[in-house]
Amino acid sequence: MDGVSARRTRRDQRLDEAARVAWLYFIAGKTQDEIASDMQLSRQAVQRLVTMAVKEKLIHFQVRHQVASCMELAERLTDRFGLELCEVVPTDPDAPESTAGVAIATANRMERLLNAEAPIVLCVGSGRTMRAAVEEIHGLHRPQHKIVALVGSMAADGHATEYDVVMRLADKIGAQRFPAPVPVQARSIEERKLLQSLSIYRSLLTLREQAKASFLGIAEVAWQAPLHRDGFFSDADLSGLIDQGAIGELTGWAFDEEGRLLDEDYNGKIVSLPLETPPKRLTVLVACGHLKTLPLRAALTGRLANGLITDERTADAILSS
Amino acid sequence: MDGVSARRTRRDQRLDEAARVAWLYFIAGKTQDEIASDMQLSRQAVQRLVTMAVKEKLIHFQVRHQVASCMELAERLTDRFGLELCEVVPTDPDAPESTAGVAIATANRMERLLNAEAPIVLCVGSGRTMRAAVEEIHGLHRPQHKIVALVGSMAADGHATEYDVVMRLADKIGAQRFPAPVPVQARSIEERKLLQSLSIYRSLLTLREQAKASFLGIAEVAWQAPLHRDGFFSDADLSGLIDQGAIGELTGWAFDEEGRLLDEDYNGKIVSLPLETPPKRLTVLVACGHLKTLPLRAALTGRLANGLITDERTADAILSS
DNA sequence: CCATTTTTCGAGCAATTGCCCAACCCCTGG
DNA sequence: CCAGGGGTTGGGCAATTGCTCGAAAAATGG
Repeated sequence: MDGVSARRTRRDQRLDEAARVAWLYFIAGKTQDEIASDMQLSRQAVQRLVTMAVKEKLIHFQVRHQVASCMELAERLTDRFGLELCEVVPTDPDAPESTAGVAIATANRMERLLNAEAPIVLCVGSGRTMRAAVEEIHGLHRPQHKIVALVGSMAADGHATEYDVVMRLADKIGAQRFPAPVPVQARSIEERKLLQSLSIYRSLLTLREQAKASFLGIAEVAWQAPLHRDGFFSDADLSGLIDQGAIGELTGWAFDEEGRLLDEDYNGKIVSLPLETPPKRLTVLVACGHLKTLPLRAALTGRLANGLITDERTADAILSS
Repeated sequence: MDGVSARRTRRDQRLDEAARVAWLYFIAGKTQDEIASDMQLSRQAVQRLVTMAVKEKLIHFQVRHQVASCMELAERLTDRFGLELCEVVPTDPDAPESTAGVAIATANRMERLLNAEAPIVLCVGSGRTMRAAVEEIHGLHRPQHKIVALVGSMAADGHATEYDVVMRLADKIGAQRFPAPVPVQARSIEERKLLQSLSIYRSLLTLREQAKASFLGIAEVAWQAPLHRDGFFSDADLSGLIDQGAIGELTGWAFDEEGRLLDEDYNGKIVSLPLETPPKRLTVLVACGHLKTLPLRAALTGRLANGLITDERTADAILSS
C-alpha cells in the first residue's frame, strides 16, 4: 500500500467518521457525549470531528427565510466596501420602492445610539427617507443628546424643505437641536465663504467633530431629482453637474460614478458640512429604491461612507454591476 | 389593528429575528453573546431564537457526504422495523455486491462486544459474509469469552462447510468455542429429535440463553442458492419450500415473504438452534447484495431479528417496496 | 532497526449553551 | 378601571462544548 493512497484512505475514513458524527450531531440532535459512546470514541474526538465536518464543509447550513438572503447581501456589501455597519431589510413585494422597512431599521439603529445615558452628538442629513426613519423613533426622552444638521434645510431663496429631520428628531426625543439655518448651496463662492465665516457654522463643525455617528440620505443628480425639483439646484447648476459626470450627491456634495467628489467649480457653492473622506466616524447611508442604486454604489466605491442601510432589491442591484 | 393580523405580524417579526439570529449563529459562526449585543437582546433571547429557528425549520442542516444517506436509511430502517441496531455502510460503486464494507462494520460491532473484560457469550451463524466479517477482526485476545454456533456446519452427508465461522472467530481471539457438530438439517424428524436429545445440543441451548448477542447471515431460498448448491437442502426439500412460499432462511429456518416461519412439515428437520421470535437479545442480520433484499425485508417484517448491518444499496432496496 | 518529526490523543479547564424559575408585561374580559 | 391568564423576560445554574497542553502514537527518514 503506497503512502499516498494510504493517506488518502485514512483521510477518507476520517471524513466518513466526520460525516457520521455531523449527521448524528446536527440532524439527529444527539450530544457529543452520546455520539462518543455510540461510536466508542472519546468526547474530544467527536468534538474534533464535528469541527472537521464544519471546516471541510461536509455540513451545510441553510437558512430558509427571506432574511437569509438579506444577511448574505449585507455581508457581501460589508466585504466589498469595507463597511462598519450594513443592514439589508427585506423588500416589500407589494411596495418595492417603499422606504418603510429601511426607515424602521434606521430608526432602530439610531435608537440604539440614542439610548445611551451619556450625552452624544448625532449628525443627520435630510431627505424623505431620513424623515421617515425619524418618524419611526418612539418613546425616548434624551435631553442630554445633541442633534446636528449636516446640511441646510433651505433653498437659496429662503424657502425651507418640508423634510426637516433635525427638528423633528429633536422634538421626538427632547434633545438639543442644531439645525443649519443656511441654504444647501450659496449663490456664489463669496456668499459661501461669508456663510462659513458665521459662528454658527463653526459651531456645527465643532459639534460634528464630537459626533458619534452620521445618518444621511443620498440622492441622484438628474433632472427632476428632489434637489432640482425643490429648487436647491438651478437648471444651470444641474446641467453643469451632469456634464461633469455627477451622478449622485450627499448633503449637496456631488460625486461621479467612482464616488469622486466634483471639484471646486461644481461643488464650490455647497454650504453643507464637508464630507469626511474617508469617514472619521460611523457614517451611514440610508436609502433604497432603484433610483438610488447608482448613487449608492458610487458613494460606497468612493468610500464616502462606511455604513449602509438599504433593502434587499437595492442591495442586490448595488452588487450586480 | 385586529387581533389575528397583529399576532401574525408579531410572529413574523419573531421569525425574521429568528432567521437573522440563525444566520449569524450557524453561518457567520458568531456566539450567542456576540449576537445578543449586536442585536441588543439578552443572551437568553438569542438562545430562544436559535431554538425557534431550529424548531420552525428555518435552519436546515445538510450533510454533504455519502454516509449522510446511509445514516438516513439506517434511521428509516430502525423506525420501520423497530431495530435496536442498524448500520448502513456506503456501497462501493466499483463492487456493489462486495461484502467488504459490511464485513468491516460487523467486525467493528463484534469487537466492541468482545472488547469487554467480563466473559460474554456470542452466538454466530454461518455464511460467507459472516466469515468475511470475522476475518476483519484483529488484535483481540479474549480467552474468557465463548463463541457459540447457532447452526451446524455440516451437511447431512457429513461434509463440512468451508465457512466455519465459530472456529475461525474463536481462533482469532483465543476464545472458547462451541461449534454445533450436527448437520443443518437432519434426514428425518426422528433424526432431528435424536440429535436434539444429545447433551451437546442442550449445552448450546443453555449457552444461547446467556448470550449477549447473535450475528448471523441470511440466505435466499432458491435454486442454486448456497444452501442448495452446497447440499444442505436436497432438490426435493427445496422444491417443497419454494412451493410453500419460502423466500429466505436464517440458520436453516425457512420463512415466507412476511417473515413467517414455515411449519413443521417444512422446517421440521432443522437442527439449528430455534430462532427466538421475537428476539430475546440483540440479533443482527448481516448481509448485502440484491439477492438478500427480499429475504432481509421478510425477516425484518416478521421481527425475526432486531439488528441489521447492510450496505446503502440494499438498505434502499429493502425500504422501497 | 532506531531516531526524529508529525500527528493524534485525552485530561483538565474555560467558554458557551440550555434550561428552570420567579417576576413581569400585555392582553382580554369583566 | 381592575383582575386574571397566557406569554415573555432575564438571572442563575447545570450541561455541553471548545480549547490548550503535555503525553503518546504513528509516520517519516536515515
